[in-house]
Amino acid sequence: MVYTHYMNPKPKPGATPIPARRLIIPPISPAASGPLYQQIVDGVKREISAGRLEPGDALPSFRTLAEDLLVSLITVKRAYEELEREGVVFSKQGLGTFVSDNGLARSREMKRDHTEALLRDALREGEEAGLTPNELIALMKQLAKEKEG
Amino acid sequence: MVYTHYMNPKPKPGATPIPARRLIIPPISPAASGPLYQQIVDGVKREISAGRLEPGDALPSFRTLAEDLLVSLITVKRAYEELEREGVVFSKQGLGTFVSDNGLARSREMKRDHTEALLRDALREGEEAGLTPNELIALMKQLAKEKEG
DNA sequence: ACACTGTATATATGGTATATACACACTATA
DNA sequence: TATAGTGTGTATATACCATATATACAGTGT
Repeated sequence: MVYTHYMNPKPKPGATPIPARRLIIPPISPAASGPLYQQIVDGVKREISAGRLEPGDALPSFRTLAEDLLVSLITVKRAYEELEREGVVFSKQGLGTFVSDNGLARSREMKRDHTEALLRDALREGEEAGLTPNELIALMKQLAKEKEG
Repeated sequence: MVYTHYMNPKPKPGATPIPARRLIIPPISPAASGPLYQQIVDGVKREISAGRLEPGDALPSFRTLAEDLLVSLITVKRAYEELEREGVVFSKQGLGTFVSDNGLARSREMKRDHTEALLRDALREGEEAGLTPNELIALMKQLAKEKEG
């Protein structure tokens, strides 16, 4: 696990310094499947979906996250650009990058769509492997149980 | 759909010419997800899993398949190499490429493993989307039903 | 010799990741 | 109220690797 932190963008004047929250982004690795920037995109979406990053919150700066994840600044930029295209975050030069108002909804919608796509793929692939839909559902229940325990 | 054909490698002498069987390989497209050679790999595995290609059968030649799919000979070669690494087929220079004895078993095993991996991904992604395992199973049943009808 | 098979080398293109230099926004302070 | 400083995001040029290709080469059977 790699832990990164970020500060709120505009601390109220006079208020005690806002303690750095922790943004958990899972193991970023060139060995893992998918490009580095995509792993960052997915990680940020997960933090938002889980509610650990709320609309209006600042994401870590390009440089901070790049240092923490041991990747280049450009790679973080690319990830944030992708998130911006998807309407999950927005960037302001000189200020930072922030979660959009509808960032939570978008993240969850996209994850739900992705889930459905994965299930469709599994149905097709399972059928080609000679498994019936019922066998597939049974397999899924088993995997779910394993995950719980 | 793109249809390709192949001839049996060694027609019995004097026998009537063996009618070309049809090897159905699904739409190979640069637009589809995944590299062209991977789409060919998956297509061949599906033909084998479905029993339309049996152990000992000859696959289409590099050039034949390349022409039919409108890709280069090298791309077909790469796909066949991948299949050979996986033990699904084997190639003999000057002769052709053939389905291995255990090609059917291997294809199905790999597809089954892939199916399981997809289900695991769906479970994780669904959880992050805020879906419970039960909701996921219900979604899966629904998708299966849609696929039937 | 011929017509088929697979093989090998060199090349082009695009995606991914990088280093370096640039531009904007806030803030402390002279 | 200027202005230097330190943080932010931005843009350009470069390196590397995966993917796909054209062309020429080598083996097999008739």
